[in-house]
Amino acid sequence: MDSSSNVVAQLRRGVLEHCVLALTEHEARYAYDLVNDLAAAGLVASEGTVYPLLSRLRRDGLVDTVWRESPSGPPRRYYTLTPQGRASLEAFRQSWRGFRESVDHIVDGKARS
Amino acid sequence: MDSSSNVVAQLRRGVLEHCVLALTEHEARYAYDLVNDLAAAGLVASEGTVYPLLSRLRRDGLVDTVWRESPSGPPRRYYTLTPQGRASLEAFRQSWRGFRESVDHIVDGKARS
DNA sequence: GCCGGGTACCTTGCTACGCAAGATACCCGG
DNA sequence: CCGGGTATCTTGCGTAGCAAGGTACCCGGC
Repeated sequence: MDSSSNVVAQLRRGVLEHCVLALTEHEARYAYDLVNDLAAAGLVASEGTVYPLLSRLRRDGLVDTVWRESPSGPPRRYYTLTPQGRASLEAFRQSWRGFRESVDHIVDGKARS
Repeated sequence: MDSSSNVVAQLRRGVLEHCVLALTEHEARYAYDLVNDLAAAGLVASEGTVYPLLSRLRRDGLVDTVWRESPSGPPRRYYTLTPQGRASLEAFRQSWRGFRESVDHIVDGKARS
């Protein structure tokens, strides 16, 4: 019943998900903007990935949203972390380190005790 | 046509795949054994993940296989890297570094210039 | 006036992955 | 002869990522 094992299991899946949470940690962000950041980092290919992801986060109560006017263009939906989202992000930070080190270890050929 | 971009795109998907390649780099391995290593590293949950993965690798010409007797139990199918598999692993090592740093950067809140 | 392109939202349909569960079979010891 | 460890592989489910398409706002150029 290692509570972190589930997180690790989802890690391969949910890296992107938690990157989004991290990006919204300190300020409200909107999707189009997030896509640009994630694309610049090479982590995402298209909007078709991010919008459904944000819907899931909202459905699961990890983010809240508000509509705001845009200075130029249609209104934007801004995303902010809920306490639950914050907790999830914190758990991810722990799991990510373990995951990263496992992959480093294996890929660098230091496995096989 | 950045040839590495495709690898990065598949990275979220294929971490496990390339971990398997890395594990077979220096010696022939069999699936049951690989599952144990990967499970110990927290990277995989069950055999149902690894066997189809190995089939894919074989189908795509990244590994070769041979059957060998087991000292105790049914015969084992051993996997070894092909030159193509070796190249794929090498490409992954590059991509993994970039990916890892992107995630680190975002998760540690150093994004948003 | 309208038309194209940037901004911004979201959905649909496809492919494929990870996993739990189950099937099969070898070998050994009790 | 039967259960458990070793070892292979398959089936079926849920769901993620992506390309592509759809809608609509706003602005500047023609």
